[in-house]
Amino acid sequence: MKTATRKDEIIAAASSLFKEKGYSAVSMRDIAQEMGIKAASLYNHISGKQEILSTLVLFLAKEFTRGMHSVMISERSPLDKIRDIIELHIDITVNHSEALAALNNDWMHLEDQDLSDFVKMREDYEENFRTIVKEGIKAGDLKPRHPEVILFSILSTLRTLYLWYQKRGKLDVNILKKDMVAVLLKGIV
Amino acid sequence: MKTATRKDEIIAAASSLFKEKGYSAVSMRDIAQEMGIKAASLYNHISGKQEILSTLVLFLAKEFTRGMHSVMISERSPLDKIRDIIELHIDITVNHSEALAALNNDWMHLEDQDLSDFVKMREDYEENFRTIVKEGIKAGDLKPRHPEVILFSILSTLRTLYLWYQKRGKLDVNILKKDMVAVLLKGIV
DNA sequence: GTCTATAGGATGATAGAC
DNA sequence: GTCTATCATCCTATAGAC
Repeated sequence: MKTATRKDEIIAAASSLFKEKGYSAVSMRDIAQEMGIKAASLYNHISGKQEILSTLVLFLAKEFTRGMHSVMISERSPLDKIRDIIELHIDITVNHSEALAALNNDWMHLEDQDLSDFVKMREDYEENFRTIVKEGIKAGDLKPRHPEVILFSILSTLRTLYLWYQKRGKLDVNILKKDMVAVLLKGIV
Repeated sequence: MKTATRKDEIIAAASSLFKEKGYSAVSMRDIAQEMGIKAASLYNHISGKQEILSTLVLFLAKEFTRGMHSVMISERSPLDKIRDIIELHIDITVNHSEALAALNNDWMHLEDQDLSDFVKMREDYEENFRTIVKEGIKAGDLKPRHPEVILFSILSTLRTLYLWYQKRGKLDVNILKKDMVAVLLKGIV
């Protein structure tokens, strides 16, 4: 069990505030106050506000990239790959629900290399997902609908799951996975 | 044909910038620059930054409230009501795609009465939708899945449609409606 | 209706004492 | 590792000239 460093605590406090108000509306003083210290003290552990954001966002982006890579190299059917991606999102949401707001809403405030690294990872992720959807349609696993509509409707649901997960109070993860997979794949009618 | 007032132009310019960077990261100077004037000149037409946000967000919230009211008082089946709601979101997205970012991401920066008015409208909207879903399940129109999962998966897709609508370059609205309804209701498998 | 000038306060970050 | 003090800059908003 690794002990949380002071830097980890700062990032946790910041994540929570970013989720509430967004990166730009949260000041270093806000983050410090949340931890019971003064803003100047934060700079002993991090180089600045930007480092908090990039640590947070790039960590999660790499988690998704890593997960997608595992799915892509597996020998499973397109349909099973989609099931795996849904479960990947649910797992990350359950483990990092506070930090996902910044990933979704504040990535554009990254700078320079961090910004381009993030955009690349995000584009690659979507492209991999798109490929799986197209393979699924070609194989006859999926209905022959516009791939973009399928991709978007699944991904937008998964990306905003963090907003809803906490509000509904910690459903059992396995039940959530089962219901979510069913609704997204088989519809509601 | 009503001519756009200077206030309308300010709100349009601000919407576009809010979509790009979020309310808090956009300054009055940014909005003025977008219009080719100085920040101080904005105050001849609006009382402040807050008024821009509240005009924008409350206008859209009322559009959704009005649309939901029409659906609720109709005599249509629960399933047809859900179809109507999907079309309502698509219509508003097509007509106000720039402004929807603020509705989704910046409403928490509203103040006092505007904030509580907004939260009330949003809660009522979700509650009406939830009622329709439950009626649909009871009537046997919808599969007997957890209503919250159904509600969330449809609503999260519809709420983020604005992010995707412009990127994919103006699909024909009627095709979009048909495909979206099919994917959300009947699934992809 | 737009401008310049500026008030009054918040912000990110640094220096140096303890 | 945290503090106080402070700097330079940016912010929203106002006053008053044109």
